[in-house]
Amino acid sequence: MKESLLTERQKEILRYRKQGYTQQQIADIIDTSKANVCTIEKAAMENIKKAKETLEFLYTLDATHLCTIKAGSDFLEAAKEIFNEAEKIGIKVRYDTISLINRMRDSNPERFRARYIREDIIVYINEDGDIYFN
Amino acid sequence: MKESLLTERQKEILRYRKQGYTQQQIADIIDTSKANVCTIEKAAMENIKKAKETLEFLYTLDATHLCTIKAGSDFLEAAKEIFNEAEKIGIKVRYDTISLINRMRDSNPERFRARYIREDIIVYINEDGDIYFN
DNA sequence: ATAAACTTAAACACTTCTGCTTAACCCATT
DNA sequence: AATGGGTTAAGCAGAAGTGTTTAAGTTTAT
Repeated sequence: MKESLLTERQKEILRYRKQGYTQQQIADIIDTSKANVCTIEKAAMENIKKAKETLEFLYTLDATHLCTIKAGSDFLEAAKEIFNEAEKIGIKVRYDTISLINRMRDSNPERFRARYIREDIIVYINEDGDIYFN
Repeated sequence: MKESLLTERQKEILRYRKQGYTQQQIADIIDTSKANVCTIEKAAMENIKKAKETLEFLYTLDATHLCTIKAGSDFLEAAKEIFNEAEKIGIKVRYDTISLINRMRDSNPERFRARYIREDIIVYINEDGDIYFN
């Protein structure tokens, strides 16, 4: 059993990239094609995404569904809704409006367009008032 | 490409477990053997561990090696060493002694025995003074 | 418009993971 | 000593991931 999702090859390439090498330069160093470097880098990033989503799932295991933000809402509305729903079930949200919106955006930047939400977002809350998005 | 490391089967079992069911009860519900439930649960936990280690690697990509804590040290010594080494390279550690020790223990509980460290721990620091362990 | 950097797709051999069964085992409680 | 909860190991078929190549396609900057 490997200890990380990333293979040695993938880590190697991420390290070189971090150092600023281009895919072509890396291809020369490790003696393969740049297409291959690209593929491996892409696989690495997919693995990183998977890892994040796996841990997200763990959070939602602890948490309960709070509400679902409908596509098309703007995020101030969304934040308001979250605070309301949390109040209904008697839990105090651990974030102020600004941090909440930041967390929302960080959790899945592609789902935002300016201040609008493009896809439904499922919102979870745990006993401590931590909020998670899916 | 799956979006999470965990399969549906694995998530299903983690959910039931969270609700307090025994492996036997789950086996009955999903119509399989308890040995199988055990195996799947174990696989799920290994996947979660992998996910954590994958993200740990990302942190260490940003960070530089600070020092290695030798097996056998106690953790007050370890904390002192970390502060010293960080000072040498002119970075202020973002944690006080207590939080640092907590983070150290949380990062890999099996490596601790009372206040002693059982295996070498590689310590990384980034520009912001965040500390990571391996 | 040219070149450099990067992405994509199809195909391939190989390796690893997944869920499952069976059968045995450990460790508390009773 | 029996019961209930949990773990382990070997083995298997099917699914999914890995690194490669080749060849064609974008993007981006000069």
